Amino acid sequence: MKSQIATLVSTALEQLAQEGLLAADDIKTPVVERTRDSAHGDFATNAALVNTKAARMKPRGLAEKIVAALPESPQIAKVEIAGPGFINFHLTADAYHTVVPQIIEQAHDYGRSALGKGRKVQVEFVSANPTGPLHVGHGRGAAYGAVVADLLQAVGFEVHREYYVNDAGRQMNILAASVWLRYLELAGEELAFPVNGYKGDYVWDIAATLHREHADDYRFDAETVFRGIPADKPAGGDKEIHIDALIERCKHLLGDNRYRYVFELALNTILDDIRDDLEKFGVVYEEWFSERSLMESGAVNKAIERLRKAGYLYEDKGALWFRSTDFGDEKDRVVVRDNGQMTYFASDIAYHMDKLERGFDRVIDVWGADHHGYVPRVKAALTALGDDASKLDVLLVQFAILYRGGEKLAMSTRSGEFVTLRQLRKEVGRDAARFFYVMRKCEQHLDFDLDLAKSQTSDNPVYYVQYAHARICAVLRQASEKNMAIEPSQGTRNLEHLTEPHELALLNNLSRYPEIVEAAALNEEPHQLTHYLRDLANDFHTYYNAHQFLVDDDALRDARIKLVLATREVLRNGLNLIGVSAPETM
RNA sequence: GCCCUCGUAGCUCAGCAGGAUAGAGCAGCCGCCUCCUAAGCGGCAGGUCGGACGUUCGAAUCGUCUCGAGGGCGCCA
Repeated sequence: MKSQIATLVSTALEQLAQEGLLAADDIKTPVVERTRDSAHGDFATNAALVNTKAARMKPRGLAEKIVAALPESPQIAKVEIAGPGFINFHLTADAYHTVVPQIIEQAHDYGRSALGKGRKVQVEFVSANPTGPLHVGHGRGAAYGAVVADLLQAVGFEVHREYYVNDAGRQMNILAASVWLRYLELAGEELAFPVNGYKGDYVWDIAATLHREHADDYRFDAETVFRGIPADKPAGGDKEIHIDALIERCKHLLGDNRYRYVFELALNTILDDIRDDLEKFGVVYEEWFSERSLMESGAVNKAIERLRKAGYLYEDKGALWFRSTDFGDEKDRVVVRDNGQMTYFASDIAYHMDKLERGFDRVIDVWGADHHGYVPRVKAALTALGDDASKLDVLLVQFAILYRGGEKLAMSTRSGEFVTLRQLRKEVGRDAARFFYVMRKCEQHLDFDLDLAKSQTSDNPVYYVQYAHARICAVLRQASEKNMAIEPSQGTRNLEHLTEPHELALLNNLSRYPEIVEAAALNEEPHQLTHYLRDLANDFHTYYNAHQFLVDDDALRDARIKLVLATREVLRNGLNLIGVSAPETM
């Protein structure tokens, strides 16, 4: 409807240009938008305001000319000029009604479109290090990324969801060493666990598995393990040096095969846990992409070679640097450390190069906001490689702060005292968690009120929207109990009976849905959808309270049932897009 | 110090490719169940859109400055 009106307006402008009233090359594209106030009709355009200069006329005068030049349309009942020169369009009742059969016919496809023309988009999100369970911060990235991906898919992009598994870095070695040390403790050794080691309970669990399956096969006495190792922080040493030495000792004592085994056991256990966690959260991926595979395939070396050939690498203090300042970064960055190890950044360059080589038209990374300083260097690397960095879009997600009883929940990753995503799901449920996580735009800090998320009242937006859906289902059940036909008539038949203001408001809102999905997808803003759903649910609840649906008048009842069926469809589609269930009873 | 994000009603937030009297939900006050789920609905009250200057027919929206909150500035990931 919106685009139809836009076409009418631009036709009128073109005609005025032909008549010489407007300077053709000066015409500005007007905005056609929904009016905020129904007194202003259904749609409005600022065509006259925007083109006063091109016409050298006052806005209202130009508006009159535009209105006179508008082609006829059966959908439009009235056109008015208002305010400083807005042109307001009032739709016919019939134009309102057509949305109902459209929704019923398109069913779960209503709101979907082919806007993306099948272009390939990759969405990479969560990608948390597999060194422990996901916490509530990851949860927001998971919910947000999943909805953005689903939205893009809904508007016709071919979406590839991907989790980048950091299975190659130093952190993984620290994890493996941590598991082994816990194993030694389980086997009866007494030792001082390193400050920098992973201390969560899950480390004990993995160690227990190792101990159960291999008894003392991996055991060495504590003295052998710690002999000659530089002191840890509590003993006045450096915790980094201490843990690195322990890793080397661990590799040395266990040998390649056994070390590899511990490493893999830890990695796989945690990865399985993460995968299971996300799946239960309704988040699934097309691909889990291994960082190690980039190392093993030589992709990282290839990327470094390309940068070297392009002349953007230099050596300094024994390390290899990338001259990212050539591309606007604040300082140059190390890609190979003086100890010969690749930095995380090196594999990230290779990874992003690989993404573009795979032929995605667009690549979206969802990162925690604390990584924002990282964006310029990755873009710099892509530009240096001769790739189009504008294909990469990094969406930064702020932290979620949990509140319980009005109090902020203290969380520190250091001590291992963080609320996991699993705990959150268990406490508030998947639906509430998914909804709350995407209620705010991503760059906004999120205050997550656990009590509200659990409350079964209208204060809770999740229940509010779901309840609207359940209520409709209840109405339909009532209808069949009363032996009323819930198989509605075809097309727009009987819909002329929908004349109440509440009905028109609901119809109008239903017709907005495709525009909302489109805007939410293109702007990567799921919150637009949650706001819309709340609004739609409100229209429905208001209507429900004001009018009886299952009336004796057959034609009116038929019309209302159709309207309510259409509403249910849109509620269901919208909830589905944000990964929230649409219950039939509550 | 430099960079990024955010300052809108008591609280949590929409609105921001400039547009018609700034919106919602909580919380507060007042009403509504002989009627399809009151997990609901209606009404009232509540704002110098952090501040200043500028751009223009018009600024919460754009620009500069300023104040305040958070985050980032490793041969960590």
